[in-house]
Amino acid sequence: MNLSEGDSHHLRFSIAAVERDTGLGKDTLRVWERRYGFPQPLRDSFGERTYPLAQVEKLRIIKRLLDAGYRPGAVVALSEEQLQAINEAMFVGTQTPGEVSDGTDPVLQDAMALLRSHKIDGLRSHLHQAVAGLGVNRFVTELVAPLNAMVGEAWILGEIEVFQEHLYTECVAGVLRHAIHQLQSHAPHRQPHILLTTFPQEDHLLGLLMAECLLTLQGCHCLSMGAKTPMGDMIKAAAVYQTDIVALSFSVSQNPNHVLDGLNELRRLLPAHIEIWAGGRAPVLQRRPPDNVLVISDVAQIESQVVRWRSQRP
Amino acid sequence: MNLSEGDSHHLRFSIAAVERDTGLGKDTLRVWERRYGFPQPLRDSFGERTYPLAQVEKLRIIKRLLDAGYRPGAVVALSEEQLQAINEAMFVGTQTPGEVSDGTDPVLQDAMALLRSHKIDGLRSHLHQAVAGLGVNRFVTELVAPLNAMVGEAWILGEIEVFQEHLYTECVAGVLRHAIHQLQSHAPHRQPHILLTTFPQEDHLLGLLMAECLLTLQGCHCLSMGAKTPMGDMIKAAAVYQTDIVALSFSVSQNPNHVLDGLNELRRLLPAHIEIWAGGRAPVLQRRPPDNVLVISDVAQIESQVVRWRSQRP
DNA sequence: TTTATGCTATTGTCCACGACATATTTAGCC
DNA sequence: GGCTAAATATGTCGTGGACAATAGCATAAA
Repeated sequence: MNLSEGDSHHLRFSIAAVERDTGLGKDTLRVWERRYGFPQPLRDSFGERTYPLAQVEKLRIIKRLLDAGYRPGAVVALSEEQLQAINEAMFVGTQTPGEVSDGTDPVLQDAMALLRSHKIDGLRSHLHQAVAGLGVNRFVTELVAPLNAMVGEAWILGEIEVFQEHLYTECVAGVLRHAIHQLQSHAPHRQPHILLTTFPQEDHLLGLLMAECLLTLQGCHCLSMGAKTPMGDMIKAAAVYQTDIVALSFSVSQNPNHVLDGLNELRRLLPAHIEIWAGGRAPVLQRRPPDNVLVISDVAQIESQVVRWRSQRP
Repeated sequence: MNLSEGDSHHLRFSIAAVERDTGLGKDTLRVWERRYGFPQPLRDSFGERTYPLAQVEKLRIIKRLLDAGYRPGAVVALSEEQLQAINEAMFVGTQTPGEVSDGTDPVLQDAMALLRSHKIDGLRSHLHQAVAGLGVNRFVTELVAPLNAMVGEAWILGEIEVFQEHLYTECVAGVLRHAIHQLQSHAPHRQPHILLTTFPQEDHLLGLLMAECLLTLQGCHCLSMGAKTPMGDMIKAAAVYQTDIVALSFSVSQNPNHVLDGLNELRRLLPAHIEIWAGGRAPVLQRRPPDNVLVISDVAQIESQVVRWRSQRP
């Protein structure tokens, strides 16, 4: 049934596979088909939907536009050319957000070049060298953060393979963990106590590791639970470890409603004196920030927020 | 316990929240209600299901039993007491596996005690100390491997919470990664080149890290892609990085057929000169070992297999 | 006793379509 | 223009039915 996971053989995907690959729910996929006429999957011999690769890729582009604020009715029924045109217009639009880096930083360029040319060992030592040279703070904010964005973009544009993205993630994660370990053995542990994790749907750990790095640098006592913690266990852990802050990370592709529902639920179940910090690139955090949750839109804010927290608790 | 009217008023969960917290799909929850009469959620004013906390917790216990091999028809309709009885019966059954360690090693006992008493920092330094004292090889084979088994068993029995298992995993992973990093900077990289990863369904990384540790100790050139690599990308990566061996890890709860199908598929698509090593606790690997795939039933075999490989390739 | 084979019950996931709460846009008005 | 109210758009939930994949079991063969 769900044999076609992405093999280059048949290039057909079941609705569950498409949900996994695009982040669009099964219900949503079916209702779009009903309302907008797209996607229009073929049917296998059992009458079940099978999505050709082309439609899945188109759905990916659409998902990206939705994340950027477009509405389904405006983009789902468009042709591939029209989508591509919007995509490029948007790319131009987001190219100059006036952020720190425009991608011309040679250290960034070198890292990307190493990744593209499959020199993972070179990338690893390059990054280790950068930690030593820049210091942890600048390494995370000025190198890893923009590099993540560049890799993500290159992946969207199909310039790098999935396996390169995997290797990149492992490589950066290793360097970050090493930095955290170094910091832990040196810096004294002080307040606040911070619990770091992600919701059960969220796989990506890099954002969490970046946060842990910067928080540990500030002398915070960090406890990382890894990804995919059930909410009930976050609450139990927060109680047992007398946590002051629960920090969560959300990647771009997260379902907006799940993010908001989850955060509201967590806020309801967690004692009021425990703060919730939500970071990551999920657009919904900016667009509709939930009440009583601190949204960290940029890793650089972490430092000032720690200062703020400490000034509020004597 | 605290299931008074006032409490239960606040502790109601939507079907989406239950899916998130238990990992049971919406369709599954509805069909269980239809077939087995449990769960039996209340309805809110819009006619939508609202699950009381008690039912969510019971669902969690059931999920644990399912992961341990029980089938829904046998446990979903049972009462809380009956579930508890099964839990304890299961304990008696698995008490005498006659394995390497009977759990009396004081280092193991100390580690478990630290985990149980929520002393994660203590556990971390305990483990770091153990690496230094035992050496990497004995640390992995004699401490981490049996400790994993003990934690897994304690989790099945409900003696430790999910969040403790998460924290344990993070903690051990950190120590292992640190050890790998140390080894990488000292030992020279030689053949074989090994690619480490898991299939897309597999989340657990600990087995992979243990393998990477021991392989790096043998001077192998390891490249870890993290978990959940699509098969097509394994093949591309193996080609690009001129891999000699692809090493995969499988945890207990993996679907046996998916494991076998995946391994056969991979064997077909990979050039014959690249070996496939499959390790982990998935029982199917022992019961029906696939052709032309090397099954590593115990981490201790890794060393001799590396020796064997090197003796075959001059 | 063990190993293969076919039968049966179980179980998760899919399908269709309708309903509706909520978010967003548009229209109307000061 | 700024603000409220109606209209529209959109995701999720509900019901019930269907069925392929899986596991359990019994029977036959080695």
